[in-house]
Amino acid sequence: MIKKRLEECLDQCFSRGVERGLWSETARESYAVEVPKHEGQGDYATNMAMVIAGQEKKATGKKVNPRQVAKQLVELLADHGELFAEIAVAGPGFINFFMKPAVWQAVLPVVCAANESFGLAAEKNNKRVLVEFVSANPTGPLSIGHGRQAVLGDTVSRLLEAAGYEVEREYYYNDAGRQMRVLGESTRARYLELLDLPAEFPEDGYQGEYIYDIARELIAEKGDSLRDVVEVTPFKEQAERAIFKDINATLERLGIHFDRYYNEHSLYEEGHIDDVVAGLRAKGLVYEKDKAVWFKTTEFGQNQDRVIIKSSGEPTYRLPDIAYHREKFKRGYDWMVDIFGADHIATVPDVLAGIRALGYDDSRVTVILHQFVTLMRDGKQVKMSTRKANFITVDELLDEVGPDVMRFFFLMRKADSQLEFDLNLATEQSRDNPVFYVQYGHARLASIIRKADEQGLRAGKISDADLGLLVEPEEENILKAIAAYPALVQQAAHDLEPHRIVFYLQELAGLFHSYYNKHRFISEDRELTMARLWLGQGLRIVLGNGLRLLGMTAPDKM
RNA sequence: GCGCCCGUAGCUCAGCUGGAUAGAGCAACGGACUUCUAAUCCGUAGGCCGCAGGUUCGAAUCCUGCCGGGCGUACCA
Repeated sequence: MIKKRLEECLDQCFSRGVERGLWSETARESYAVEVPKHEGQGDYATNMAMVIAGQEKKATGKKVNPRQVAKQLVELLADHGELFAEIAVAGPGFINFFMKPAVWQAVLPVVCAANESFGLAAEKNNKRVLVEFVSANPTGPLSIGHGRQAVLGDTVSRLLEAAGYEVEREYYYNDAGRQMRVLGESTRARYLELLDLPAEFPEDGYQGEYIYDIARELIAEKGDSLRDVVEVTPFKEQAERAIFKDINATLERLGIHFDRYYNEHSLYEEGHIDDVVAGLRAKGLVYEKDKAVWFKTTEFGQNQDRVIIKSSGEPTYRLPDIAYHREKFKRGYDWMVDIFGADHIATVPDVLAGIRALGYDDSRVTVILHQFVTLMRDGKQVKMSTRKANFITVDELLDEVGPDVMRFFFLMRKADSQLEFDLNLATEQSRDNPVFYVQYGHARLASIIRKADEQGLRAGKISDADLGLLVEPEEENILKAIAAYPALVQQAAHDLEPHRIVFYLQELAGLFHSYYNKHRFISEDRELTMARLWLGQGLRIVLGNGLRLLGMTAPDKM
């Protein structure tokens, strides 16, 4: 919030320089304001002078001294004395800004007044965004990889909501294809097996224990009445119902809810599949070869064309995916975010090409591809396979670590990175676990505030407290960190990067724990106590808001 | 072979649209509980940012090539 004010200042300054003919308009927007890494370089720094000097050199061919430009800028800034304690030109031409302590202290009343809405966008931006994630076909329980995706998708959604978007969460699935047929056959085989009837288990069938559970339910409901049924449908449907129920129960445990489940089937029923093919055909982008229908993806920069309808007459996955995305466009979203596992990378260019071919703007689609999760136990990698069912499910993991730990662990890495999930660390609930570090900070603060309430402190309003007493370096650092929170949320939302919130919370908790061990909140000094209690309140609010933003709990006691 | 992602401290990873002297946690070592929760804190040590070039005032960050790991490269999804 302070940074924004500084940026506005600098923008004005820039304009005034243009008016006076000191430099030209071209350098606007391309300079940066950032927090320097090292102490002594101020609270903020800008490379503005160097950027201007570079631009001027390019435009006029004459050498311009960045430090000279910096000095001119500083002169133009002179009348903002209420913000700055000191402004210095340093190094090759950086301008370092040292803010007055009162600037930082002033964030506290804002935080306390906003409370749980601190960090949320002040107003809705009237933009609708669709987030598609999980989208696992109902062939078995959610695996760890799905878990990462579920948590990532839900948290991205929460971030976007915090940034003022209207968000819809959607789950796309297919209960028609080959996979589901094999699932039905697997169920039938188990059903017959349990009835002591001859059964042939499909070669590539689903071997998980859960298939037996489904078969048992079927026997409980229908006895052996299905023993001679040739159709696989009743088995498939039973399995689908049971598995979806299971998946939803798992998602529920993680606090994840979808606004819509979109069945691929409806794309066929409503004619969208045929329609897409016709649309592509009309543009001359499909052709027949070897009895299959091909989409000219080479026209969109790919190295080979792709089959969209097999010689058997069945579409490949690409076609419904394209049709589905076209339906999303028709629904009129401003932004569509897809979250896929890295194994789906091949579909992305095809879908985007299809969308562009049909005349839509594919830049409104952002695909987050997350890398795989490697599960580590006792320092060794656990190999997993869905079909053979030797994988750890999200449910099993939740039994061991609970939703808070799981969410945090899945968000600790950026999506691009492979994520190493250390089962020992996550399940031990040891003190090394960073989840507790942050939550403990919140609980500790809540405890202090309880204590203060018991002693009848904290009666007054924040406007009665003398926040000017918060002058310790640790206090100033905490205030700065708090002030940075709203911009961080907006940036993390914009970049779809929840891991930044995770890192921020660890850092903020660290600042607090460190401060706690050095200074006392409650002391003989009544005025100082009041000021520090408000600081504690501000900290508690931000830690709590951050945790909840990640879908976690912020405990008052631990 | 081709495409995408990754390569940063012993391990797991941050590093915002290029910025000043590269960071955190864990592990290692040494300290701190008559004090608001020790699930905490303080200190020490640890680095040719995979390698080689290039772009420029300035590169972990951008470009090219190579090396190593992952995922794709289906008329599977």
